[in-house]
Amino acid sequence: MSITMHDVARVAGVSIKTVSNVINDYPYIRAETRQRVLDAIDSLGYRPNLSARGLRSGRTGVISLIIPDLRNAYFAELADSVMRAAATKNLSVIIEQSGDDRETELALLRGPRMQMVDGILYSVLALGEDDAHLLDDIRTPMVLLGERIFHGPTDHVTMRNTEGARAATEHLLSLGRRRIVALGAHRGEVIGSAGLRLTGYAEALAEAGIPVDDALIGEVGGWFRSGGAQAMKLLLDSGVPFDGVVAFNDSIALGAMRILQEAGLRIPDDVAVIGFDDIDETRYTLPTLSTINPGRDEIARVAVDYLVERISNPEAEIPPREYLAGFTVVQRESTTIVAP
Amino acid sequence: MSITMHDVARVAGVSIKTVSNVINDYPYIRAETRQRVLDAIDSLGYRPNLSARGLRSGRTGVISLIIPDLRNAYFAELADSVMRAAATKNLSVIIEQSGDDRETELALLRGPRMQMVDGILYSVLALGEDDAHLLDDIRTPMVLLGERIFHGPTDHVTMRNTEGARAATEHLLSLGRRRIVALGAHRGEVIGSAGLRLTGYAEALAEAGIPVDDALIGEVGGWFRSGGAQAMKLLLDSGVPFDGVVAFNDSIALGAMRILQEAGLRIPDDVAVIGFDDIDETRYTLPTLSTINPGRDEIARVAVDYLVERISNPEAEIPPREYLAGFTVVQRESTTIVAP
DNA sequence: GTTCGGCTTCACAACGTTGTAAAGTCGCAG
DNA sequence: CTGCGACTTTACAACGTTGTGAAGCCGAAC
Repeated sequence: MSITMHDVARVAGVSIKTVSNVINDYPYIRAETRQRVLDAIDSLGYRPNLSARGLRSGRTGVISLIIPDLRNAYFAELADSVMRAAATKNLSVIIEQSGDDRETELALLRGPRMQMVDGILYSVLALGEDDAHLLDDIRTPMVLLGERIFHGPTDHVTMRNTEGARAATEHLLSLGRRRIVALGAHRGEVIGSAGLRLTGYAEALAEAGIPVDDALIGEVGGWFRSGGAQAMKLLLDSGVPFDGVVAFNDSIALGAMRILQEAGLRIPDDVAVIGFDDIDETRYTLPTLSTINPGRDEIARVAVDYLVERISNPEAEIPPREYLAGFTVVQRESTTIVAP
Repeated sequence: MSITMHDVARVAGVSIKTVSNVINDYPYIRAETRQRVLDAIDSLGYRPNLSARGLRSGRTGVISLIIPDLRNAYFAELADSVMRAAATKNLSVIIEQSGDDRETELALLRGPRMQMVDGILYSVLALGEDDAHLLDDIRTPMVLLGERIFHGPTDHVTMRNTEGARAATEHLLSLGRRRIVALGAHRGEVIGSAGLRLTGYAEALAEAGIPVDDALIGEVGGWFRSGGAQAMKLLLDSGVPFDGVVAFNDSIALGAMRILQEAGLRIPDDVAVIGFDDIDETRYTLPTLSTINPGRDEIARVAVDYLVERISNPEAEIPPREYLAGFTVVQRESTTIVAP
């Protein structure tokens, strides 16, 4: 039914191994033979069976990207970056959504699907330090994205969370803001993104000699618009005064901005707002949103590079690596005071 | 190195075929034997080699979703819906980005990757009617999403573009708006989404006895925020008066809203705006954006169902099917006049 | 007590590819 | 003209799974 190497070999008048050699760029082939094979491939429309190749060679050319949810703009853009980086290495990407759910993450990691991929890019969310041992028996090369929750034998690529949040906070301080809200905290969390960013926020305040006011720290469970909106509502209702907001991601910032504007507060005049992630839409909101660009392309590129390295040298006992991408403060209207 | 059926068979004291039978739920197995095999699988941590299974059975359990760009919220949400629908059928999804580029779309369709998937969900953008023959020799089951550009042997699942645009326009008309802008037209296009939506817009105006004014039709190349912003700028500069905007997708609408607000126009008081697609963020903008919900989940579900049907009955010559999902008008603040 | 049919298990041969190792060809140095 | 090495091609055996078909077992029907 389907066209195989045997067909090509027959048409070209060579053995199947020669066809295989041509396809795999084996150097010692007569130019004329190579051409005959290529012609046969063309005229028959032959395409290699990747299952067979995968079976024989142990490589499928597919990597898996595990993220919580594609509807979250940050992860959609991350997926985009990863796919572009993977494309340059001739890899396809299977995206799996964990929904930020512990059981789902575990099921994905241990499921048979992981058997079919050469490597895993795993954006950890729901698993914690205590679960590190669960990854021990996973033999597929893996690179963790986002916060290092495990200290396993895997590479780890992420952004400078603490420094980024610190820079964001310093940016607001430089505008003269002193009552700065942190939006997106997770009560009790220290080692995840929320914890690290909160640390950066506190560091910046400390350096400026401003005490951290618990009333200015807004919890947001899921980092979506709705969470930002809800937290901001609570804050406004509480009556606590503030003149700046550091949101731990852009979605939270946008949700909060919406509530601020509804309440008649001007951005940035009354409240300056800065987000995190530099997702595309921050360029088009009103006002446009200042944010921290976390170096997503760089993260994706390095992560794929690390993975490819481990995939192509399965023997080489490469020690776990850590890579921290650079970030930049992107100033837009939400923190730019226009002289009247 | 890796654990195979042979290992399981040895531990369980049965033949590999029996192990295979257990895994594939073959009914005639003694309960005690089945249990012994399951125990062996468990204790060894055996997971089937999907490449081998794919080679032997011709099925990989993976489908491919070809979309232009994941950074576009509509497609990210579509991908999410497709992945959820696929998960219920135990299928993994490889996402390929075509970048709305003809050559890339062709390369993807003909590339070796397509050899490895059981089916293709193809969101056509760059290929046109004239390219229909290019799909003739693609044997993999395929379902087209979005506008039917080909009249090939494939199924086709889409929304009611014309009716949706018509309903959106009628919605603005019902608010008493008479000078309604259409944003997102593609000059000369008739059969794509842009053409169909423009037709719906024109139909609604005709029914209301309003002539179509060319000056109110805004071209937008790529349907992104930037395009909507740019087109709206041109429109404002032209000085043409208008009191409503039907944008052909939400991104365009949001870009346009941003420019309208910058220009000091109130939404919806001065200009009512309605979009298309009901992407998540329309719920959190200021004002929230009225839009057409295109039934994305329904589209994804039906598309995957069609694909699965064709995958599981490769012989059955199922005639090409057409499915039009239902849509709803979602009224939000951008078209809701609040009594003063 | 023989036959039949349902249950249970298994040996064997694929699926399409690539790694191994070896056989052949050829030109050139010895 | 022999031997050597570089080039060129090939046969064969995997890789791990499932489809085919057949064998063995057992109780029920004749």
